[in-house]
Amino acid sequence: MASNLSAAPDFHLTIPQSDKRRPIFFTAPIRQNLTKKRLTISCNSSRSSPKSSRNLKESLNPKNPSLSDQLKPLSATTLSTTEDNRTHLLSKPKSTWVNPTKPRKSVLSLQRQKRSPYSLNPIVKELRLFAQKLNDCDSSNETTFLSLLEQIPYPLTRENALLILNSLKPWQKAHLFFNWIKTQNSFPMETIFYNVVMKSLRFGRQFELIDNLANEMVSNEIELDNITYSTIITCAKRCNMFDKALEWFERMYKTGLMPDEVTYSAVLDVYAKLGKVEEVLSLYERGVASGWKPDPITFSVLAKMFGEAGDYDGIRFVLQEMKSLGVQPNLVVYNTLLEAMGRAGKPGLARSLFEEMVESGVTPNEKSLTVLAKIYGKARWAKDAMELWERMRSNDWPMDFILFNTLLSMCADLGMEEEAERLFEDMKRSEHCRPDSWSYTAMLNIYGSGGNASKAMDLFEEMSKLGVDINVMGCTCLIQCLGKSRRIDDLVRVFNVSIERGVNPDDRLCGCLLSVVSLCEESEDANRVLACLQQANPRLVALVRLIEEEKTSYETVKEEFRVIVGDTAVEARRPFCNCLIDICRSRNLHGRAHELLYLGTLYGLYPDLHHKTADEWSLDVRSLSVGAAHTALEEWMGTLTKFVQRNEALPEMFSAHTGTGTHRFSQGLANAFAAHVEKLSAPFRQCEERAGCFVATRDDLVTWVRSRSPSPIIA
DNA sequence: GTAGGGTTAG
Repeated sequence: MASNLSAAPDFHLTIPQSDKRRPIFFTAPIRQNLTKKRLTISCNSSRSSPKSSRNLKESLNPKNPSLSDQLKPLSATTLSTTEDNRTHLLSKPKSTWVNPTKPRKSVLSLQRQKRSPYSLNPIVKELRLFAQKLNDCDSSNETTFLSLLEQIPYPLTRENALLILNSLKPWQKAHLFFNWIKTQNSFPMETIFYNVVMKSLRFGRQFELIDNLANEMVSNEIELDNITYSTIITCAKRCNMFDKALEWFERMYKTGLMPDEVTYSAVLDVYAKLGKVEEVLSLYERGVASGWKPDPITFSVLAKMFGEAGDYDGIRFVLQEMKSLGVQPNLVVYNTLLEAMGRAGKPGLARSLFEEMVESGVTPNEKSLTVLAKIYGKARWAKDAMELWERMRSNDWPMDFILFNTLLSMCADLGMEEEAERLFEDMKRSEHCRPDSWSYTAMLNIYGSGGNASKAMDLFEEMSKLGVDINVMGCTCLIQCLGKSRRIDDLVRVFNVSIERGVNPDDRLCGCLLSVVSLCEESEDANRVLACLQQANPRLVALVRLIEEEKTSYETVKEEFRVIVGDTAVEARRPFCNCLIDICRSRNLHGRAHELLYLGTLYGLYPDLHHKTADEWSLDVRSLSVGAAHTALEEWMGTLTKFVQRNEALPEMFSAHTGTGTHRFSQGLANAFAAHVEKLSAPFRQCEERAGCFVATRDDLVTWVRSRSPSPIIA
């Protein structure tokens, strides 16, 4: 074992023994694991594929272990207790102690690959014109293109060919031209030609062609350099072929070529996109330990990764690292961090970071403002949203289509109707940002949630006139609004027209129709809405008919309910159940309503309804409809009554959470709850300290139960 | 888009 160890190649990814900067990686068990793994890899390395065995370099370096194999022990052992280690890594102060007798092994080249100098070409202008002519020709006709090539006005030198190759788009033309140069045999094909055409192919996401070209380079012994590898890797990444990206990175290591910082950060992004946070951190650490000073692009990759994970500690780590390494965030890093803060649920910190960005002299662009508008809308920070809006106007910050639409959505979230109307008019007047179906959807959302059915219908007519397609969300908003205003004629028409125009009703739209059914007082209206629903979800209509029929057994309802819930999108399951309960209550089928609440609980639709501690039992009805909340309260009171009657131990305090109904869509629950409690004379009072919360003491509740309950109570 | 890496919408 010992002799094997010493014989093992001193590969550049070997963990530096002296580095104390991130102690978690350098404990003895990890090192042993790494070493064991390396031996395994050395034994298996003769198992090379037929293709790679043709590659001299690769087969001559069988002892180079692969990168991911070296990472495996880290993720499989130390990193399996990830939480502890992560905390450790993200919070441990750095030590700069370095053992001078054991120099660090490098995992990347600190020198970025130099580009070969481009010789100045005196006929650039004419060649560009020629390339333009090629770009303009009918791209579907290969023969035309190839015959045009014969008219090249200058000799096909290396420089001339490169210039044209660089100017050709789309990728099909660059690829044709590349293949044509090869047939001309005017000069040897160098790496740069492959690199240029690969970049073009990457725009077309043609990974297979790139993969083939790369293998062709290997076969023809044309050197693959860092530019080649980074292009291959990023193309695979953009095609979501992450395994291929890592495969090529490993092939690079096996040939003994060191990645430079561009390739290295591209691979960091591959691991980041795979959600392999530990591997990214491990690579990052090793890079830094090799003396690499990561640039803003690397930090953007890290920030994006932590943002995706909603990992606030990770975001702090990125900020800390940049500070301690003296890297000033640029616009992209700020934008990525802003979005990450939003995802981590930190709107306040996003706001501070935005101020810091502006103060540091970085002018926000469309993306920064889009991200921030989204955050303020989601957080319902109307005041900040308004201020942002004013600043955008007064500073003349840039606007684009996405920003317009995001601002409209933000207005919809915050009920900012007038501002939305101004924006919408701005869009209509603009040249490049005319309202599209997304913009109309936001406006339908605003008018719909504000109960302005007439304006919403006007928009719908306008869309028909202008030929803007209505989408399923716009249709849902409009139908919800028309239902609340009981404009059933319009509702039916909107539904039918939308279906004709290709809207594919989803479960949310069905839920919306079902909620309208629960609102209909006239059975004729309900039947017309059900006829719409019949087109979209006949089985749901059948369930409504079943539950309305008193003689339907509980078992039958249960089975049908189970099947429907299983077939429904997760986000629409609870709304379905809420509406069904509401329908029962509006038809005085209270027993059925209780059955449905029970079934909803059984199938996990109300996971947080009850909460118990030693001191307090609470009922959280915030995600319930009014009818479902009534039912849940009745159920709870029934249970508590039994407890009181049996003299069982009860906590000091009881609370019911309705929420404050600040959101325009969810008004009324607190009011309805208060009215219901009053009707029952139940001792629940609105809690002053906790908004949207009703509380009752044990003593009051017991007194109340006893006063209502004639059944024998054991004192 | 002028040989390679990172950011924007229910």
